Amino acid sequence: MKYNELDLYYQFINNAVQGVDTMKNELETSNIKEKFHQFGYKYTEQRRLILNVLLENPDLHLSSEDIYEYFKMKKIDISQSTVYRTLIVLEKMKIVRKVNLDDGFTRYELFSPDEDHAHHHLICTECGSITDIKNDLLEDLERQILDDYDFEIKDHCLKFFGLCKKCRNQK
Amino acid sequence: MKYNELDLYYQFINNAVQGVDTMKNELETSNIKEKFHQFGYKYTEQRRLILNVLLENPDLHLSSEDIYEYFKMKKIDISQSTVYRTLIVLEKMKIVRKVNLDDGFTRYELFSPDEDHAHHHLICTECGSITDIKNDLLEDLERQILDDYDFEIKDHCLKFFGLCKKCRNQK
DNA sequence: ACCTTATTTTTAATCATTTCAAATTTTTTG
DNA sequence: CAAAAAATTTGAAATGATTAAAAATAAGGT
Repeated sequence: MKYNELDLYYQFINNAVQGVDTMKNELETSNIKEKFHQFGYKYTEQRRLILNVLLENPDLHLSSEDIYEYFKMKKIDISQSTVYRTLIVLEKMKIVRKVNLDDGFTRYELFSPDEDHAHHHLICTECGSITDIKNDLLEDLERQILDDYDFEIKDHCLKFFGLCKKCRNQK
Repeated sequence: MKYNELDLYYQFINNAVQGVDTMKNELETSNIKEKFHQFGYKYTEQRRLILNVLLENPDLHLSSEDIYEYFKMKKIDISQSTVYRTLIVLEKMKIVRKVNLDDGFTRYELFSPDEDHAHHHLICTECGSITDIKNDLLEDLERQILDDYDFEIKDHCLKFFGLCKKCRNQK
């Protein structure tokens, strides 16, 4: 297993140290259990652990592999396929959303209920840092596309590649 | 080998029938050969054939697999690895550009020298059709990101998912 | 507690892509 | 033009992320 050049993994380790023991975020444990049941899923210990890592690291864009490696480091036994399948379950429950950061991994981020569309990402090609952009700013463009192409937009995906503040200053 | 649900392959077959015998586009044969040499590459028959398929189908977003299957159908012997490696060569020569249409394949499109940034794509989630959007319309947003985040944008990737004209009318 | 059903685990399979060694072709050079 | 050097192609095997399958285990309802 190789980590990508983005060093996301180490960023992750440093941030997620207490990732499995607390439960913050607007979702509370009882609600979560109920939410699983609403979708016809069981709220298992593995799913709780995986969801917690995600909730504890809202700024990271973790891959299945990242999460699996984290548990391995923590000596918590969860199989790879469970992580994969749980992420799919969480996606169906609209708790997480897939993000493609063009690094060969399927990554996930928490789904913010206040955004109807996916938010954008700034990807630094130098250090690999990822920054979320919350404001949409695409309404005009989307209206124009409906007018010009008769295309009804349901969702979008916008990534910017370039140099982040830090890397610009180091030049 | 399975084709994706987008049916790009059949679209491709229907469009590319004379894909290997003619040479149009602004690049002429002699120029192309020279361009390969400028980059230190040899202009082989296989590379000529592959490039021609791309030039003949400027509106398709072909994968390595698509091109390989096309040759197979045409009884032209070119190995899969040659197609893969040639596409990488063509990318380095800035003749094609990678496009990720989120269907699990690495696809390529002709690089238009008149566009400094990648153009956008409309992806119909119903029929899988892909439409290129040539106008950029992102300048304002990019200026704002430079101001707000101190992020220097080099390139971008914008995809819209939704319903195309045809599929909208069929509802 | 028991029974049904979903979930986890482990292992093996898949699928796109890459790599490798050997064979072939292209370009260079004598 | 022929031979050597270098790049390319080939076909097969390897890789790496992801998925599937069967057996073992755990949840939730009665």
